[in-house]
Amino acid sequence: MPDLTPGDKAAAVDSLRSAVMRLSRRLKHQRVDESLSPTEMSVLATLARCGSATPGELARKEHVQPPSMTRIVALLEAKGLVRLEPHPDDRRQKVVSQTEAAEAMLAESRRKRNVWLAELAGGLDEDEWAQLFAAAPVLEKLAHL
Amino acid sequence: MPDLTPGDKAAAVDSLRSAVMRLSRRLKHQRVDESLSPTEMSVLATLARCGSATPGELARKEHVQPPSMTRIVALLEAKGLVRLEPHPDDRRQKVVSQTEAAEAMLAESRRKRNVWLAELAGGLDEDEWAQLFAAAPVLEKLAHL
DNA sequence: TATTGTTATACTCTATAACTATA
DNA sequence: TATAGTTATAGAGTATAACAATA
Repeated sequence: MPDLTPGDKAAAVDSLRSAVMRLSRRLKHQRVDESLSPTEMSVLATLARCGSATPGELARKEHVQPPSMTRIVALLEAKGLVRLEPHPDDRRQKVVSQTEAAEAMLAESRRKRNVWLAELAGGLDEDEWAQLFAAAPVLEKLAHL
Repeated sequence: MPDLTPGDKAAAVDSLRSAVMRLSRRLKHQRVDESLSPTEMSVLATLARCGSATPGELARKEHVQPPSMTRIVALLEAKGLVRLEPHPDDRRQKVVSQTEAAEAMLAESRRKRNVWLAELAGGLDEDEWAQLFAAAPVLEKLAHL
């Protein structure tokens, strides 16, 4: 595999940008739980990975402003999916963690997602799946850079 | 490369979903032209590929509802980026096509995007770029399925 | 009667600015 | 004085419902 030229890279980013915007719009509709927005789902997934975090940390990780995260956390708390506790060392901060209900919901989401996955997989061959599989961590990294 | 298991595929989709949602949020902020929304850019890119299309066709391609496309096309027309003409065979329909200004704007966007690309590339190595390059067409296909 | 596109309206999500409490 | 989080408000983008014109 030769090195990619700047032109190749620009073309890849063009393609990526267009695909990401379209896919994100479709994901909004094909969400597995109608009562949860994509960002709410993403916050729960982050908490499942990290265990717990402060609202500020979550805002930085999800690339939203603090007031937006305040609202998202409040909605999740109202749905019984997260718990808020005082921070042990700093009384300004709070600690957000997922509830048992969130874990159960995520498990159910995963089951439902597999149904959508089966449909989607019908349109891709094994090579295409392999490429997607290989690129997923890179996309994750890109989203975090 | 052995065949991917259903579990591998589910994991890839989980990862993909999370990355796409985060990236789409960042792309909204790092847009190259402040006066154009991501969907407006996507419509122009579609017109650049397809030549011309009716509002209904554009709505289906972009996965938005017809009233939303009406608004988007009106905004693009007000900015002088698209032209609306009567449909030759059906007087209910209209034909949307890009103007010369849109072509110039897309060229300028591409130039600006390369700046952002250069920053982004700093965080990825050649292997990661190669994976992204290989996966971009698959993502495009996925977005269109 | 069905379809294309539009108008009017409301909703969801996010941002900015100003504020409170704590460090 | 700086930082974490909240409240209040506004804006962008999209959807649904009702409507007009044409097939």
